[in-house]
Order: sequence, then structure tokens, then C-alpha cells
Amino acid sequence: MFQSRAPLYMEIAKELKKRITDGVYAPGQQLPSEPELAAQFGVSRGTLREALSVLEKEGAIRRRHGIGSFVEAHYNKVVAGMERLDPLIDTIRRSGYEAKDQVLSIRETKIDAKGAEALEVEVGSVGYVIESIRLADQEPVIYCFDLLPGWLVPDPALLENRYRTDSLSSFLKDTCQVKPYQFISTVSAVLPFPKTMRILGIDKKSPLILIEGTLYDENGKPLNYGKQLFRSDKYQFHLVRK
Amino acid sequence: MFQSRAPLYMEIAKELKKRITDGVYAPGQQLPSEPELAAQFGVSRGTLREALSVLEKEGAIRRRHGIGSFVEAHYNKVVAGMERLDPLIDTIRRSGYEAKDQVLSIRETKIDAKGAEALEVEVGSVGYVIESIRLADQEPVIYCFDLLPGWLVPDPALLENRYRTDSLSSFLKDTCQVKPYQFISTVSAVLPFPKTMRILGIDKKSPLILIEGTLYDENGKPLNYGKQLFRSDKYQFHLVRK
DNA sequence: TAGTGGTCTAGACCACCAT
DNA sequence: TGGTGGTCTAGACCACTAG
Repeated sequence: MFQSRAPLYMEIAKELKKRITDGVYAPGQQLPSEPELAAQFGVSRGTLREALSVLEKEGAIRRRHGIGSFVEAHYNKVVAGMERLDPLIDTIRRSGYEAKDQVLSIRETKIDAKGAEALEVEVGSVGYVIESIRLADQEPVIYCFDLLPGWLVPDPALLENRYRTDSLSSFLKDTCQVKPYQFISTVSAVLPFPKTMRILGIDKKSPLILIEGTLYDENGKPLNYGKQLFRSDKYQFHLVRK
Repeated sequence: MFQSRAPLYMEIAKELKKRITDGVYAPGQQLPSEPELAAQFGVSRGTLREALSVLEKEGAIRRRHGIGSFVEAHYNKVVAGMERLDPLIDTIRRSGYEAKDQVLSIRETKIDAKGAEALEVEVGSVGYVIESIRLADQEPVIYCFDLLPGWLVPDPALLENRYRTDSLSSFLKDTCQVKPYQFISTVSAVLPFPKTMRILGIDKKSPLILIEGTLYDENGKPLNYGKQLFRSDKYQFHLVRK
């Protein structure tokens, strides 16, 4: 009957975040002191500090030694943090667009040298290629190329059946029983190939952001080699450098 | 006579990092348990955990509940993290190039609407523009445009005298007595203007990464509106998405 | 079940900053 | 000086994972 309770400090962080978004603590305003807040929530100062650390990490507050903790002046300015491994479709939605996935093709392939190095498998071994696009308000904004190693997919038929309805993320988690952990990638600017021009509906003078890299699980095992091309005129990345 | 000692947990983090880079703890290997390490360093488990948090935040280790802490398999793969607000010249050096700054021009200006909004000053008020490039092995790879609000610069003469030898970062800290804290920006891909083509020595078909945004101090006050154009063929950004 | 990391406490003292 | 956040302790119990 009882829900397994989240850690105390997370509950407190949640409540504090609520107060910030509700305007109880306004941008730039100083929060009550740590002992004060700890008393309010009836926890030790250590626990309260863990909650504040969560908010600080998320950029909601700024702590200043000897002075106090303050609500960040620019909290919420960033909608799609570049460093977050969120499903792309969610980042589009957060930007206020109607978002849709569309799978272009799913096919078996022999993995080439580049893919083999990234996925740490034999050249020529079996892999699966998924090409897809993401639409924002009916308009294509992202082109995705994903290469999965053969060992990861229990049954190729599942690709057709499941992938068209699920996201790659949930496909990996639910069907392949692996946990995506981090995507190590490089970022560059490129001009579109004719195929990409056609797919994204752009001309040859529209540069794209290319994010190319490998997705690893918690143990450092490669799960996916992916390329993502973003229309720079339609999809804005936000980045906070500290 | 005594050096002001760094916090204990930082010293411990430093030592543990050394062990990792020295190969005492190899990539993928499990670290000793927390109680074990705490005993080794003669500190409480809480303090030892703070040290591990530092390593985890830096991507050096990964902690796994109920199992142990492990050295990240891909630590050190990333040389120039996109989310870091380091002097650009340092990131070039870390990539193994000979790096150099070169100031193209410093001039007074009347701040236009876009700059005024970013810097939160009056349109038409006094500002200073600095144009510069960064060279990697003699070759220009980054073009920088920086706009400083007039109130920030105590004496315009200092700009000429100091800026040509210092970095923007140290100029702001030492001469302007402010502390840069975060750079909130957008990332996009663009084709070069004729002027940029000339400066960076590229043709009109070479797309560039544009990072454009505002630098804020700890209190959320705008210090600088900047544009940075990166040659995508010469300068690779690395990005870890989690 | 044994061992790991995760959470939490109650208290102490230090370092920083405004006044 | 007084109040703030930063560091540190010694101990307790919980939650997760392997064998």
C-alpha cells in the first residue's frame, strides 16, 4: 500500500523547486539560511544541504559563501541543454512544437570499418541500420542515422514491430535489456549531401549541425553508433558554459 | 609560512585522480570500497564520499549502488568539453596545437539594439568592441567578436595596454574587478560572410559553428556579449551527453 | 546472506563577508 | 562582530546486488 518513498533530500529539493517556480522565492532573491530551512523541514543541516546541491546542479540556485543562497536570475532560460541525453522528441516538445518521429527505413547491413571501430565488433559482422527523421510542426528538423550491432537485437523481427512505435531509448531498455548511459560525440558544422537535402527539404546552402558518436551503457559497452543532423535554422541548441 | 590547505576531500580527490592517471586503478577497474578508502586516508566516510563525488562529477568514476565504484572506461577521451567555459586558447593547447591569440581591432562603439538587450544597457550607450582570432599551428581556427559595456571598463586606455597581452578572462578579473561565472549561449551552423572568409582563410562552402551569447557574473549581471565562429574542419568539439 | 553504496543525524569548528 | 555557507566527524540504518 505504501509507496516506496523518494529520499528525503529529493522531496525537499522538489518542494524548493516548486517554491521557485511558484514565485515564493523570486529570481535573484535570497533563500532562508540553511539552519532555518533545515528547521522548517525538520531535517538535519546535512540533508538540507544535499537538497540545495540538487538545485545548484540544475542551475536553479547559486550558493555564495558567507552570504547566502540565491535563486538564479536566468533559471529556465535554457530549454534544450545540449549536454542532455534526452529523447530528441522531448526536446522539440519542450520548445513548444508539435513533435513527431518518422522512421524512413530499417535494414540489415554488414558493419563497415568505421562502425566496427565505434561498436567494437568485427568488420563485416551483422548490424541494423535505422534511418529516421523528427518533425516539428510537420516540418523535418532532424535526420538520424543509427547503427545497432547484431548481438544487441534478440530478434530482427522485433525491430520492425517494436521500433516503429517505440523510441530508440525505450527499444534499447525494454527489448534489448540494456541501459543507455552516455553518448560520447563530436560536434561539427556540415553542408548537406543531396540525399539529406531532399529528406530535410533544404537547399545546398543550409548548413547543418552534425552530432556524431557512440552510445555506451554503464559498463562502457557500445550500444549504438549514431549520426544526427540538425537544421540550424529551425532547431536551436542552448548551451551553458561554466 | 603555512600554505592555506585545500579542503581534505579535494586533496583526497586529487590523490585518487593521480592513482587513476598513473594506472594504479585501471579503466574499468573497481575501486576499494568506501569504508576501505576512508580508513586508508584516515577520514570519515562522509568526507571520502565527497571526494568520490568530485571524481564522479568530472566523469572519472562511476558509482553503482550495491556493487562498487569503477574507473570510467572512457575517461580522458574528451579533450575540449563544449560545456566548459575555459579560455579558448587552453582548449586548443590541450588538443596538442601551438596556440596563439591575435587581436584584430579594438574600438569604441555605440551599442546597437541587439547588444543593448543582451547587456541590459541603453541603446546607443558607449561600448567597446574587440575582434580577435585564435591560431592553432599558425592557422586561424576561431574568430571572436566581443562587446563590452562601457560601465565595465574603468579607463579605455587600459583596453589597448592590457588587452593585447592578457586574455579577456584575466582582463575582466584583474582590470575590471568582476568574476565571469557563466556564458549562456546558442549553438548553430552558419556559412561565412565574406569578411569572415577572408579572416579565417576559408571558402564560402566551409560551414562554421557559431556560439553566440552573453557572459554573466555571479550576480547575473551581463559582462560581455560575444560571438565565436569555429572552423569546423580544424576545431573539433567533444560533447558527452548523459 | 554479506558487502556495497545511499541516506540521514547531531553536533562541531572553519572560512568568508557585511557592518 | 554575527551570520552565512563550507568542511568534517562518528555513527546508524536503508537499499541494492551478487552469489
